[in-house]
Amino acid sequence: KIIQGLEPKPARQFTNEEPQYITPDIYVYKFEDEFVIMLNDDGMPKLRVNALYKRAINGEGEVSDSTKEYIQEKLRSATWLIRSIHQRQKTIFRVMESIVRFQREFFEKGIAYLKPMVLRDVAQDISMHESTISRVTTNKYAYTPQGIFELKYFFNSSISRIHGEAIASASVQDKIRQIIVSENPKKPYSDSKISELLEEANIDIARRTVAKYREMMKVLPSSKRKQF
DNA sequence: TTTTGGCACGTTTC
DNA sequence: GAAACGTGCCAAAA
Repeated sequence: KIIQGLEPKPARQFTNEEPQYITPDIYVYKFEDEFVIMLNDDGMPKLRVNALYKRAINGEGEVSDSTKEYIQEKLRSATWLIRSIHQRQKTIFRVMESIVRFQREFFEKGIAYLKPMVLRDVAQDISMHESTISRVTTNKYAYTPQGIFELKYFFNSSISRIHGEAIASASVQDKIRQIIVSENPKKPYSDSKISELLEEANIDIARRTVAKYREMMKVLPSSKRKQF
């Protein structure tokens, strides 16, 4: 019973950094007060069509008309494919552009300034379907001045309201983390105490939700954090 | 008793 | 239509 509670990898708690071996698909840099977006096309070979085929259809005999027609059609589908890929790149770019517009403060100041944002906000902003945004934002990572984040992360946020202004749930989680880090190890805060503290900071959140966040962040219950 | 976690319900988001 | 989320209720731990 005790053994189950032990940590099989003792160093785990020291490396809560995001793994850095993921290569971002998008880079966001700050350049002269503006954020610029660059798509990473590493491993994306330039696509073009072998000139031999183009020559084949433009006269110069040797090939039958039916063959020409066949090649012509394949050529059409090839250019269509290339166009689609460019279109896709453009979509990713526009989505990122929109995210930066909404979350500008986050990019400048950090997690505490993340705003609540849902797929619909971006979808409306660049007039595309939510499902498109959803597919574009999953499994894609952006390198930002604040670190590397999955695009999904900028949305995760939903309700959790202060009196007056809304706040992103990720920001709340960050605040909880800060509270716990700075607590007195001899008497850790209970979930309800944290809830009260947050209320004083103008964040209205149920005790049960604090518990859920804590769990999600892999933070042990207060009693288990107690030290002597 | 106090603190935490399971279940479920209504709403929001996907 | 399905999944995720915040939250209330109540029982399980401590």
